[in-house]
Amino acid sequence: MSENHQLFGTEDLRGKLSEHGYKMTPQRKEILQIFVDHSDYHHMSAEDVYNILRENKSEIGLATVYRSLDLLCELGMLVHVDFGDGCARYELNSADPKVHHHHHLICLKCKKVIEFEEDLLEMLEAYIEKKSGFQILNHEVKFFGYCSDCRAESEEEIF
Amino acid sequence: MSENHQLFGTEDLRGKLSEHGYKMTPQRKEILQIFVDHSDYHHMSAEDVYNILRENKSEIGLATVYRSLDLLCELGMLVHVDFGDGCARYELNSADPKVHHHHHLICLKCKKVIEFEEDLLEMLEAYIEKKSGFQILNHEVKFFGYCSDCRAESEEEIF
DNA sequence: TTTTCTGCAAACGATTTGCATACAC
DNA sequence: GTGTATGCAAATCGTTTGCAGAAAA
Repeated sequence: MSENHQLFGTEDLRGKLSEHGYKMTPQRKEILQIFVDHSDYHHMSAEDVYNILRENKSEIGLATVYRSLDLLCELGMLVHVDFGDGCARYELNSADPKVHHHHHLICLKCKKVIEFEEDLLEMLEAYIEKKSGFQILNHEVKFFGYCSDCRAESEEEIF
Repeated sequence: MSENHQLFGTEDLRGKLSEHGYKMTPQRKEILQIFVDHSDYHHMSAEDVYNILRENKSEIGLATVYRSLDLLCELGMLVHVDFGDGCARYELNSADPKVHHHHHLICLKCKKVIEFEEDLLEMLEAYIEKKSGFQILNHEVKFFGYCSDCRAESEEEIF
C-alpha cells in the first residue's frame, strides 16, 4: 500500500453522507470500518460482512448490511465486483489507479480469486500464464459506462 | 457472418451429445435451434428462451430450459455470458476467434449491450471511446481457467 | 429394458421490500 | 419534531432439485 494513495477511511464518511443528503449512523460507520480492518481480505460479500458483524457481537441486520453496501458504493467508498459466484462482492475503493485496475484470476476449479496488479490492459494472456502459472481457458472484458445515445440524451437534459 | 467459420448447427448436436454420453431429445434440439434462428439477437436468458418456446406453442418446461442451456454450454455449443443484470445469458459459440473474443459495451443507463468485435486485447479505452462514442466509466477484465495449484493437482491425478 | 430425460412443484439462496419503531439532525 | 434509518419478517426473483412418469438407446 503506497503512502500517497490513501484508501477511504471512516473519517470521510460523515462528509460524504451529508453531501448526498444521507445521515451518519453507527451501522454505516461500522460496516465501512469492517472493510478498512479487513483491507487485506478483499472482495467481501454481504454475508461475509454480516458474519464478521456477528463475531463482533454487533446486532446489525442483514437488510441493513445490503442497504449500506449499496449506499457506500453510491458514495464511491466501495466498489462492486462480480466473480460470477452467485453473490455480489465489494472492495474498498482506492484512489490508486494501480489498485483500481487490478485483474482477477478466477479459478474454475477451486473458485480461488487471485489478484493480479498490472495496469496494462494490453498485456497478453501468454504473459499472464507464464507469470502466474494460471491456465487461461476463457476471458471476459467488460466496459461499463454510457453509450453515445445516452450521452446525447444527458446533454439534452443539461442544455 | 463469414463463410469459412460456421456456427454450430443442430446437425452437430446428436454427435456431441452421444460423445459425452447424453441422449438426443426434441427439447434439446429445439432449444439449440432457437439460438440458431435468433443468431442476430445475441445473449438470451433462460427466460427469453422460454418465452420464445411458448410463442412457438412448445410445451417445454422452464427447468428443462435451464438444464439444456447448462448442457449446451458443457458441449461447447453455447457460451455463458454475464452482464451483471441478475440473470445468466447465453450465446451461440463460434469457431471464429474474432467473434469469440468480442467485447461487450454495457450501458449503465439503458442496459443496452453493444457488441464490439475487436480481437486485440491491447486496444486502449480511448480508442474504444473514440470509435463507438461509448463513455467508459469502469472496466472489468476476468480470466477464467485453472490456477497453478489446481493444474498441479490435475497432473497428479493423471500420472 | 435400462438409463436418462422431462415436467411439475417445491425448495433454494441472494437480495429486496413493507412496515412499525428508533434514531439523527 | 420531522424525516430518514433500522430490524424484522415476508416477498421476490432467478435458478435448482426431488420425484414420478415418459422417452431414448
